[in-house]
Amino acid sequence: MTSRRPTANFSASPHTLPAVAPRPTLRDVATAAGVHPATASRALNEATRVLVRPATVERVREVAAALGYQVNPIARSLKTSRSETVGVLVPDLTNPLFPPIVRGIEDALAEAGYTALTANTDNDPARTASSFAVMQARQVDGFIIATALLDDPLVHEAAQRGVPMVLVNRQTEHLDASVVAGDDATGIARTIDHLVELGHRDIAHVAGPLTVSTGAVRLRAFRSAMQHHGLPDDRIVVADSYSEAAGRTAALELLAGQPPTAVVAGNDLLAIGCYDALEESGLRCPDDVSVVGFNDMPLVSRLRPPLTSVRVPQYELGVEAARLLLDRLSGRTPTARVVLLPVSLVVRGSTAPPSR
Amino acid sequence: MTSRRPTANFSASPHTLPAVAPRPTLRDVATAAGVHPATASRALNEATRVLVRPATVERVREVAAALGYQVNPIARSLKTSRSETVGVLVPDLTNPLFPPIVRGIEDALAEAGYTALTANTDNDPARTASSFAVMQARQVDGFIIATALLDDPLVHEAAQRGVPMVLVNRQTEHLDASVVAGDDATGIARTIDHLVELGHRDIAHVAGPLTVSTGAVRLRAFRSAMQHHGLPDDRIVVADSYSEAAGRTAALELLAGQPPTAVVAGNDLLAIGCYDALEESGLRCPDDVSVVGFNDMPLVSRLRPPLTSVRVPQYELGVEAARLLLDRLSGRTPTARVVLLPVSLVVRGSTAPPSR
DNA sequence: TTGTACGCGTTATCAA
DNA sequence: TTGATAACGCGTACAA
Repeated sequence: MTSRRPTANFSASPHTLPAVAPRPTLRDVATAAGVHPATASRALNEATRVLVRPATVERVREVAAALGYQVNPIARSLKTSRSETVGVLVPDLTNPLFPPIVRGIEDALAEAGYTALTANTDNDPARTASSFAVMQARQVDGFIIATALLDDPLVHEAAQRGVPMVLVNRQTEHLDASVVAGDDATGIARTIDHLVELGHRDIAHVAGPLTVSTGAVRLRAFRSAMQHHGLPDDRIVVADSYSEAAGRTAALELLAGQPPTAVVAGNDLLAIGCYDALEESGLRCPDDVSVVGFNDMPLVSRLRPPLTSVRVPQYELGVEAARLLLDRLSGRTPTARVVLLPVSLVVRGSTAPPSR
Repeated sequence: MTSRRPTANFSASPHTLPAVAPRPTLRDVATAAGVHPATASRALNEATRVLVRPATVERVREVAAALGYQVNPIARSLKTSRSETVGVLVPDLTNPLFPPIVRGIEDALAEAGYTALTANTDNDPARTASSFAVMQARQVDGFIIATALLDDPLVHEAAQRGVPMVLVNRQTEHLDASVVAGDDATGIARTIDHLVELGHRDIAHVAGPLTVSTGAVRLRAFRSAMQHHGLPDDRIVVADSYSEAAGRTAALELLAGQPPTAVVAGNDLLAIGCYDALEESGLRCPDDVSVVGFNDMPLVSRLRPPLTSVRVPQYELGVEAARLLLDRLSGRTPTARVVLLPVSLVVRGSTAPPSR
């Protein structure tokens, strides 16, 4: 492994496994085309092609194709200090919210010849920082970050340093990076509209953790939507985490007193926790209490009752984030901006007119 | 962007954004430590450290730490023609089966300093081939492939060429690459045991597509388990795809005649399709027909009835696949092998004694 | 135990 | 329009 392959490849013993065919290099192409490597490089490169005589370009390209030449991105990166690679930081790929986003990112990046490096941070600052460092060492051209807590120092610091970066699904308070997210506020507003239309007036909110931007944004949106309808906006319990257990705990607290006729949950898992709490309290959904989730994750349409939820265009979120970053990397649109994608309320069996 | 930063960094105008701090290079470390770059390289490299006087090692490491030096993986790759990078090919990250696997892979790789490059193939040979090529161009050291159709020419060809490769969750017929999978056959056997124990004798199988190895393996296992119990093994319908719709169609076909008392589905989505078909046929689960799924995907415990399913240790599958590949890359265990991880039957409400 | 010298494959710059 | 040359940052035979 330390010595290079012998020049005479065919001299290998017949018992030796066939050596991996050595990839032709730019030199090989140049030699075969009878030009200097620099010329071959220019001929093969989109941007510098204009500098080369068309006939030469043609010849070089033909030879390259014939030899099956592909540029070595490693060597190119060393020279250009760009890698056509993007770091993607996600809390946990296992959380159903993220796979569609990541898929959108990867599809959009691939279309532009870029590759994603993804890492799971578990929302742990140490892991985040270390992944970030590793990716920077690998010369990623930029980052797409879905993990920003409400005030992530890492994000600030990097953004300040001018590291190209796009935030997905979560926001920071200081706007120093572009952000792509679902229009949560409108989603909550439509939810409240729907419930009010059904006749609900006593509506509660099981909020997600406020350290996460979605938790804070949705809570604020709940308050403002309720006020808009002239309804009390103070039936609120904040869950510890986005989990079924936390949702159950929060909902039980809510149901200890006079139960509301409808509960707006911070996300689908919290909504499922509400289902549990209702069942334990001997209440039925939607007969006694309506429940609405957020994110419309897979299989929630299969629950009993099927969960009414706000659908977020996750795949498109990813695509848009990648596009924004690619724009930034290509030098266009250097200023940060916020893109909110429209969400939609999917009405199913968990919401009905109040019985009281 | 084409010109390099001036040597005198501080000469930049005050209005210029602070330049990204230039990463210190091995030279910088060597100079600061008063040694030759080669010595610094040896001191910093695990394998060559023994060649350097301990005191020197110490000094170099301290200086490196002080300067915040990190090796440039690009330059290293160019030299070593390894990239500490692994290509991961997955059909669709959006399919709940795969995120845990990918997460396992990434965690295990990260522990060894490796990074994953993932791509979605949608089981499209063209996309697969192109992703494969792109990754090879990026000098990945090996592949973890979760997409192998039963007889994927790409896999064969690459394996023959000696490309390090591990297959996850699916198998090929010719064993020229290592394979990590759940022990599906035992899972099916335990399922049949469970149903027989409940008193079922008329058990049918809604098989997944036979072009995919899991479909074929589980079907074979079904047959053999039924034979083992001396029961008829010919109540079988093959679904077109692993989807709810295909499951429904297949199950309807099954229910057209005398319905079985239990259905073993090729995976959870097919099982959900069976739920649909039963409901349409006016049959109840588990009262009239028991149903068992496979994979135990998220939220199936929340269905009505909660689905009995075979749990596959997906995360561990990923971890094991990564370990196998890393072993291979480090030169150990060059021979291909098959690792089957134990699965477990999770009994829930969709199985009960037969009423007939 | 350390230094010397070179090359991995590419592209930027300068000269012709 | 093309060629010559150097350099990106590192690892490693070889020499000392």
